[in-house]
This record gives sequence, C-alpha cells and structure tokens, in this order.
Amino acid sequence: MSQPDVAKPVTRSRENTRARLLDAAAQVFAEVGLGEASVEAVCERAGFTRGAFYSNFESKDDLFLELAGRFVSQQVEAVRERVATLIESGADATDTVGLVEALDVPGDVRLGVLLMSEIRNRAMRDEKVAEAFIAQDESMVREVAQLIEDIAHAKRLRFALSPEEAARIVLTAWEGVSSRAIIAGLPEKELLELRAREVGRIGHLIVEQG
Amino acid sequence: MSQPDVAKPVTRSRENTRARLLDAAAQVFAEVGLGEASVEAVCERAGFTRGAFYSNFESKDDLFLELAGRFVSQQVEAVRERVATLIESGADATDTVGLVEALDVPGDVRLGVLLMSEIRNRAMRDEKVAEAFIAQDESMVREVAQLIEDIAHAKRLRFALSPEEAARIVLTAWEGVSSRAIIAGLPEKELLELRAREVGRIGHLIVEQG
DNA sequence: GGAGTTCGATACAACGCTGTATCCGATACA
DNA sequence: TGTATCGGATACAGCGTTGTATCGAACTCC
Repeated sequence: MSQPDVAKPVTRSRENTRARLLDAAAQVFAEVGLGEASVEAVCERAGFTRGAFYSNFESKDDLFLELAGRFVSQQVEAVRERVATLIESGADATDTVGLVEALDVPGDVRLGVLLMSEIRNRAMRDEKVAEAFIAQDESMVREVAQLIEDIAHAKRLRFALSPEEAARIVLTAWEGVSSRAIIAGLPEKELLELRAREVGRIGHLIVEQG
Repeated sequence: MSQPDVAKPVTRSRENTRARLLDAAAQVFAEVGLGEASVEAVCERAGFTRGAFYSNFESKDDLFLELAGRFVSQQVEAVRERVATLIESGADATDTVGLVEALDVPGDVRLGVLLMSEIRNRAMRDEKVAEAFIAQDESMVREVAQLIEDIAHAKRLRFALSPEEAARIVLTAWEGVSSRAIIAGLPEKELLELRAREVGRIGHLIVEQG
C-alpha cells in the first residue's frame, strides 16, 4: 500500500527521512487540516524538498494513511502501558479523576486532539482510513474496558453496562470534552484539568451505578 | 463579514441563488470535506458558474461561515420544536429510547453528521467558526437540559448531575455514536437505530441514577 | 416602452500545486 | 581508490483553481 512499485531498501537514513516527514505532516495537518495542507508545506516543515517526499511516499493520501496508523497505534500503546502500571500499582479505584489523568498520553496535547479529529474526519469518507481507525479504536476500548473491569473487581461492583460499553462512553466523553476545550481556546493546562474533571465525573456515574 | 463592501440589494432572486449555493456547498463539503472542495465544484453542483458565486460571497470561507451558522441554527431550531411538542404532549418519560428518537432532525442524516463534523473540525482552528459554534451549541444544551429537567420533574427525581451537565453528556454521546456509525459504514436506518439505542442507554444511566 | 440597474455568464491572467525526469553528492562496498 | 547505488535536490511541464473584469440578458421603475 505505502510501498512503492519498485521495493526500495530500508536503510537507516531512509527511515529517518520518513520519520521526519511524518512528524512534519502531523504538525501541518493539525494546524491547517488535511485538505488545505500541501505536500510542499509538509516538506518545507521537514526541511526537505518534494524530491525527498516522492522518493518516500506515493502521495499525500499514502502518507496520511501511514501517519494515521502510526499515530493511533502510539496512542493505544501509550494507554496500554499506563493501564498496565495502574493495575499492578493497585491505584485507588475511587479516585476516578486520578485514574483519568493517568490516561493522558505524553506529548503535545493540542496537536494530538487536532490530529485525531482529522483522522476521524477522514475515516468517515475513506475506507482505508476507516479500517485502520476501527481496528485501533477497538484495541483502545479493550484496554480501557480492562481497566474498568479491574476497578469493578477491586470494588466488588457489578454494572448494568458491560465494561466495553462503559469504556466506549468514557472514550467518547474524552474526545468530546477535548474538542470542546480546543474550540473554546483553552490552554493546555486547563484542557487537561477540564478533561480529567468531566471524564472523571462520567466515570463516577458509571462506577457508582452498581 | 459575509456582507460585500458595496452593500448589495436583497432581492428575492438573490436570496434564491444564495440558498442554492449554500445547499450545494453543504453537499459538497459533506462529501469531500471543506479543504478539498473547490469553489468551482460547489458552483457546478448548484448549476451556476463562479460568476454567481463571487457575486454573492467573498470567498469559500465566507460561504462556509454562513453555512455553518445557518446549519447549526436549523439543528437547534428543529430540536427546539421537538422538545416543545414532547413536553406538552407529556410523553412517557421512562421511554428514553423514544425520547431520543424524537430528537432526530429531519433531512439527510448522513449529510448532517458529516457536515457537523466538518464544522466542528473547522471550529477548532477558526475563531469565527468557533464563536458561532459555541453560541449555538449552548442553545442546544439548554434545549436538551430543559427536556431532561422536565423528565426529572415528571418522575420526581433529583440528579447528581445538573441538567446542563446531563445534556452535554447526552449530546456528546449522540455525536460520538453518529460518527462511529458513519465510519463503520452503517446505512441510515441502522445508524438511527444504533443511535437511539446507545444514547437511550446513556439517558437511562443518567435518569436512573437518582 | 425606454433607461437604468442587477445578476449571472464568459473570458482571462496569474498563481500554486502536483508529479516526473534528471542530476549530483554521499555512502557503501569491493 | 574506484565503482555502483542510493537519496534527495533541482528543473520543468501541465493542470486546476482563484479572483477579476467585462459583457449581455432580464427585470424594475418611472
């Protein structure tokens, strides 16, 4: 898919330029949106010319698909790690806000939200992106469901909702709150606080409803 | 903002072309996205040339701002009406699914979801759009909050959440479910069912948690 | 019914972006 | 040290899009 017709060798240098282009693309796409971003702009940001670009990707769509896959996977992986350490550290399950904060993925939050929004938007129109999105989204749901299940177990609670359903609600709220915060122009710090608070409240609602 | 330098008369014919252009734009923007939609494509869809376009709008952004305002207002208005009739008809407050279904706005659902997603996406980067979006979003929250409050009153319940908070959760879930359905490629009928079911469940969660 | 105005079509100039073909420096390898 | 390959820069042709300037038909208003 993202592989050119004539298979090119996978040298260290090559991987490096690809990575720089992908990082630059993430920034540019987040800033102006996928549609209004030109290949030119991405290359400029990365410090390359289009020669480098077309030597590494077939098109903007090709790059975006790869970026989307990479980015969403990273998010899932980051959350997976957090959940793992949370579970074995036996965190206080009543502190939903603390738990929610612990899910924050390191990195530029604003960029993350904007990029994810861009990916979601694209996934609504592009089969390929949708496929990648759904797969990773389900992984994410499973991770969070696991966390919720462990909390339920620790508190000896039974829910009317399945852990998966609860996880979906939490994740949906997560995204919704993030978007609203960005639209309202909240700085990163307040965004994080608001998100922890609101999503924590939802978590509470689910947990208390035994 | 959307008014040309030299104020143009507001004739019937003029309003008609503006409306046709706006409708066409809604379709095109929903189909391919704002960024990848050309002014040309919008005009073609509307059955005009760019001459008509530039005689009525300053730019694509100008048109989009107007479209966004109009569209979001319509949504709010439609919901407002439904809520009003629901309230005075004294609908069965325990039937959350029925209540949720009653909020469905008439028209092409898929188009509505895609367009709203486009508007939200744009609002994250554009002050003007954000402003319009926030204003209307708050109206919407108030409408739904009103509905929730009436249900609470009818059932003599008190919530841990304020009606506004509850409304936000419902609306966020609404959008989240819609997006996921579109990404999954569900046909309109199933989208509506899924949405009613899932959002209804959330409503239940809020209502039962007295 | 004639003069003025309005609205949209047409024609045009300019620009930006894309994708490819070619070139050149660097690196690896013998 | 010579040779071959690789990776990115440069140059170029072509296209689509934008915005404006101009034109003509239709409608308005006296």
